Amino acid sequence: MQYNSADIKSIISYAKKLEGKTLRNLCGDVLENSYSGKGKFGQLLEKFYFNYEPNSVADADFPEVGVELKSTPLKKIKGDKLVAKERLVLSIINYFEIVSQDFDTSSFIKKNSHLLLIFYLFEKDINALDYLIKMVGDWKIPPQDLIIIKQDWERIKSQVAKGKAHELSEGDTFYLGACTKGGKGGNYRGQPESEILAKQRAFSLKQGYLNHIIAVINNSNDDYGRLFTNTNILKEQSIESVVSDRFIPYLNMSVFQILQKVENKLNPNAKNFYASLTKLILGVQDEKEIEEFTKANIAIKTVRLGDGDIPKENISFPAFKYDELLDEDWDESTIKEQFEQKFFFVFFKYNHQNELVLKRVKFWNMPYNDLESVKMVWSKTKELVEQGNIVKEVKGKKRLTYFPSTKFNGVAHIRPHAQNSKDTYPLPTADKLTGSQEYTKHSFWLNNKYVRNAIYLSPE
DNA sequence: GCATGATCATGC
DNA sequence: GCATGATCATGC
Repeated sequence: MQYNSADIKSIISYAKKLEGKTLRNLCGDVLENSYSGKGKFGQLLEKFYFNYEPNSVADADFPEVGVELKSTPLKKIKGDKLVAKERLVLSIINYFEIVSQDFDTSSFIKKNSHLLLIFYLFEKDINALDYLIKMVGDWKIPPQDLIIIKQDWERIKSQVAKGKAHELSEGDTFYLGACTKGGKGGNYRGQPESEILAKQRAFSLKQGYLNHIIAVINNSNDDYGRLFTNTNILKEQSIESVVSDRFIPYLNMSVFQILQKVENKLNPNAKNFYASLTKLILGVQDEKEIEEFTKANIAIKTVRLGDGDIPKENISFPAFKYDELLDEDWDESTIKEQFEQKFFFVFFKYNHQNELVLKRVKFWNMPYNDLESVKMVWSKTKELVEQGNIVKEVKGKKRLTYFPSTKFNGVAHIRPHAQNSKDTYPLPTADKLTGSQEYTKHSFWLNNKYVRNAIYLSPE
């Protein structure tokens, strides 16, 4: 044994030797064929570097010191910056056990409160033995985050206790998510208060939270502005209600009046005007990110309401790539991720002077049944792309498509989202009618009437 | 007036 | 140069 498994310092210094190396560098050509798939790197690491058999017991991986070993991929984004490639998946949620547990003594806390994190750079089509290990971090959940994670855990527990384990969603919570886990078509389990089978889920740290951990490890976390200098308030109140309370003094004020009140000269024509205004009201400096929002992967959406409280526009999402659509399963899809996340909506409405007036703010995430409707839009679109069955009719400059429109179901639809009609992505199957190998970029949109009925008008 | 296709503006 | 959030334009 090259480290003392009863001594935390020994474990960490042994782990630190991984930095800048690959497993092949350190362990040589091992019997790598014994493992495969997504968890391969982690299994190789445990067996050949730390010399213990990969397991799925309830105890932490180093039980004597209560440390859990986790490896997780990084990816490069613009400017060669390294960020988390995905959420960090922790232990499976046992629906039967969680309902009778207390957070402080829960199996979640026992296993996951102290993590030894191994970050490696993921590269497609490369053997897991050759991933470059970039960072090793020792992470204990800090008290101010633990308060929020506890609220998240309680929320997951109460859903299960209500017999709604099958309706759990990652968007329900802030830092700690309940993510699906287990293969194509999903892995289903029973739950204590309902006959309905629920997808197997695991606790996970949101991608945004993991990026925060990375920033702390690298001492580069000064781009954040915090909502709470003192998180004790969260012992009595949810984040949602604290944030909503901060908007109360500004409700029914016009944008102009709000700017006067916060004594700021933001340019109302700037693209990020509403995002900046939101930060000002929340007391976060304009150039900083809202720490709690970033860590929780919360997307801010501002909506302008017209007559009848109907949003002036549908809400767009990023354009999707046609080939990616075919590659992905629903549970791992970009589209599901985008619709499942938590949103913070800021609603403005035009008054008689044609000024925008702040009417309401709301945290929201899509209910399970509606996410199923988005899935139907997704499968229909995927089917059409697969068949090359996109263009219905060419009418002068306009082309009508078979893509699901606003009438397909009440939730979401597909529309163009491009610079112009010549701004395209390649098609995996050439279009039957036009023979074209590429097509104008399209994206998913949330129907404006759905936004009114399901979000703006719905009670807290 | 609404649904749907097309495009703009900004920032990285 | 492109991704993204936002908005315009047209025809039924």
